[in-house]
Amino acid sequence: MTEILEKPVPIWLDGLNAAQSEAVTTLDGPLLVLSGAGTGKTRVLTSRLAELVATNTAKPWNILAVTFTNKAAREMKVRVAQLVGPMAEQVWLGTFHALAARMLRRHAELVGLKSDFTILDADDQTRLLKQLMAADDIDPKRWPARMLGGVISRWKDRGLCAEQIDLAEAGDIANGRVRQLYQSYQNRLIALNAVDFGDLLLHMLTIFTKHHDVLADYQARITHIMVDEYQDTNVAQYLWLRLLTGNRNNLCCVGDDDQSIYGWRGAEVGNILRFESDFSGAKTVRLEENYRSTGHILAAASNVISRNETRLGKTLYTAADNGEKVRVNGYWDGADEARSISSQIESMLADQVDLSQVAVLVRAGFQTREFEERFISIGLPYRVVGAKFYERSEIRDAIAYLRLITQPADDLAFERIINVPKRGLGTASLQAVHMQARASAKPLLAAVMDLVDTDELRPAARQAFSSFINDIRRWRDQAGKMHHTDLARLVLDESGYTQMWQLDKSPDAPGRLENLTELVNAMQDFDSLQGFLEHIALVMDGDTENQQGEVTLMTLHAAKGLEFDTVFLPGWEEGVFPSQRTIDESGAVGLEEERRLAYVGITRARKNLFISFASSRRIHGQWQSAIPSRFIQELPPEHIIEDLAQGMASGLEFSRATSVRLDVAATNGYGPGWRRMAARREENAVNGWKPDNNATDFANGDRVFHQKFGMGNIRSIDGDKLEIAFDKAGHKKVVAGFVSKP
DNA sequence: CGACTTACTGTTTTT
DNA sequence: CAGTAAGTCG
Repeated sequence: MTEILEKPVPIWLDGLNAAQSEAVTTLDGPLLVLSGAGTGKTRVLTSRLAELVATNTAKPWNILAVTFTNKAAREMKVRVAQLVGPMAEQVWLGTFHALAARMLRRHAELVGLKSDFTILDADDQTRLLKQLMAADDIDPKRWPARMLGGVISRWKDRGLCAEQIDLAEAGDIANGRVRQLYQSYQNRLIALNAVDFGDLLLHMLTIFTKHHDVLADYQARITHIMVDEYQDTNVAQYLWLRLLTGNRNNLCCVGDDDQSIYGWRGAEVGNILRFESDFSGAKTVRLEENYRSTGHILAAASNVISRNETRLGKTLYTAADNGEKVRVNGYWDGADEARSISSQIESMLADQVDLSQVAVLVRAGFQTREFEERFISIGLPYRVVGAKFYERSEIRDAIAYLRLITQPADDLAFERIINVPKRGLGTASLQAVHMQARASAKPLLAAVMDLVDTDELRPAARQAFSSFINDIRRWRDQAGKMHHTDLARLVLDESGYTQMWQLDKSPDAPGRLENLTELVNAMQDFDSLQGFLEHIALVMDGDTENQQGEVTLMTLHAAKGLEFDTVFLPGWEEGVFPSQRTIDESGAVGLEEERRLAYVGITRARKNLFISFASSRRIHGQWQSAIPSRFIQELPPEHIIEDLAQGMASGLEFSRATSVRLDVAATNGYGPGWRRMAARREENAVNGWKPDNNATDFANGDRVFHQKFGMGNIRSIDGDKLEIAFDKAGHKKVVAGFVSKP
């Protein structure tokens, strides 16, 4: 404190702009910080936390700081520690789920759990539901377990328990039996002493509303709350925050409605849009000065996002130069696009550009493959973000062994590994175990222990089970005596799991063995097996460190919060991006979310931005032609260059192709001209408008014009592809949209 | 019981 | 196309 009096401006306030400074020094009452992309959000968040502590407005242990990702939590922890020292350790800082888990462990018995409950992930959840559906006779073909799991999770996101589900709302999902399924799923979880991600918050809501003393205790302890990425909060998280805030209302939420891209996962943009009316006397601070991107890039982003209706509205500006214009390239097909982008990156390498400052951002995970193949073939170093380490089957198997050792009642772990590696135990033997378990109301492992002393089982199965439980007993015994990394090695070895992969001839077997080694290494960072298991349940991010000299390849979703000097945004085609499925499912609302995704993508770039599309692309093995994304037309012309040199499709061809196609649509009764189209686009999207891509306007022998190849005669028509004999360029296969009748 | 074959079905996924 | 999931045969 004395240090602060001596120095007029403490380091965390130094160099803040007016808006940032206002956000940092407004310590009491509800505060909404609307922070556009690249406006120094993390800086504000950490500085404000430091300010709270330094001014003694709150003790570190009176502050709750919530993030969504472990990465954000970690970063904040480090930066706050730099500002205020070891006191940072005392702050309640973590993800929603980690903090809720911490609280729930303390009060688990209030909802019928034990404090050492297991946290299930989506995969466990699906497997559990499958079992319950089989018992309930719900057709898994008509109603996939994954989908029903999604339905239940969305309810949990909204803070709804099974009893609270409106039967009308459940509708005919699973023949009107979802609510019942939700209920039995919940019962099963309690019996397993397990929770899923949604439960972490939902159980806390139950506890807070039913046990006022518990809530009062937290309210007394926590005087100030800060929330990062508020636009991504769901209803349950909102309620949780509201209850904890109490009537103190010292709640500071930081977020950007324009970057809300998780609506499909239950996030409620409404939370941020409603903040001012939700919390009376709320103050709103807008951070609008962007420190990341050049003028052209920022202008492109602003223009695109301005088309959204539902937004609070911000105007980003920058003191930086305009920089390079945004490049928009058109390509023949996906391979062409990948080839061109790869060689552009390759040439950057020659200019000593650090490839870790280059990213290719795609709409969906499968789109990375085309680039990977190309990168491999030209030897360009890259890394794909998203292949989740802890979701790989070998890792999950290994963890299941450890889970079963620490949690004998973990039936899901038991089922996962009972016959992995093969122990000759099939459906018949397992059915007997299940029957015994149900009859005696014991976990599967305990049921096996009962059965091996009887003659219920075939001798072979009896033998296999018997040796399995002996292994488990022995390992559990060892668990207390040896370091958990040694235990893991021992278990993998003695179970025959390692050997199983060593004997496996498939090409990915060596990689899996490597992953297992990596898993054991990762365990060293934890002081107990328990701690490690908690970590993998909640901290699903593997090694995200950006190595020097590697191009980053990832989805737009995964890129949120990151920045790169150079960004490539390929695949900007109708149906791909914006995704047809989102539009079909969520109409205009979905389209706005897609547009926010475009905004997120554009604003990842610091200096160079390349947006591209291909006129035909193979999707699910089927060639499909596409028109450029509507988002391309939303880019301000004065800030972009339609690059003639890069692609086979020139800028002229691009506009020609677009207008040809839109005219085709117009003749189908969708209104003339693309400007009017733009006005109708949302509506059309909702109605499932699809561009007419067939070559129906053409016939064999037609005289046609192509921008690049000139005049020619159509030789044959294959769907949307035309084979044309050009006067000068010879025989070529082209896409119908790129030619016109003269 | 397990290896093999055939049919189906495809986003995004902070925890 | 490619990965999975269920179905069939030895």
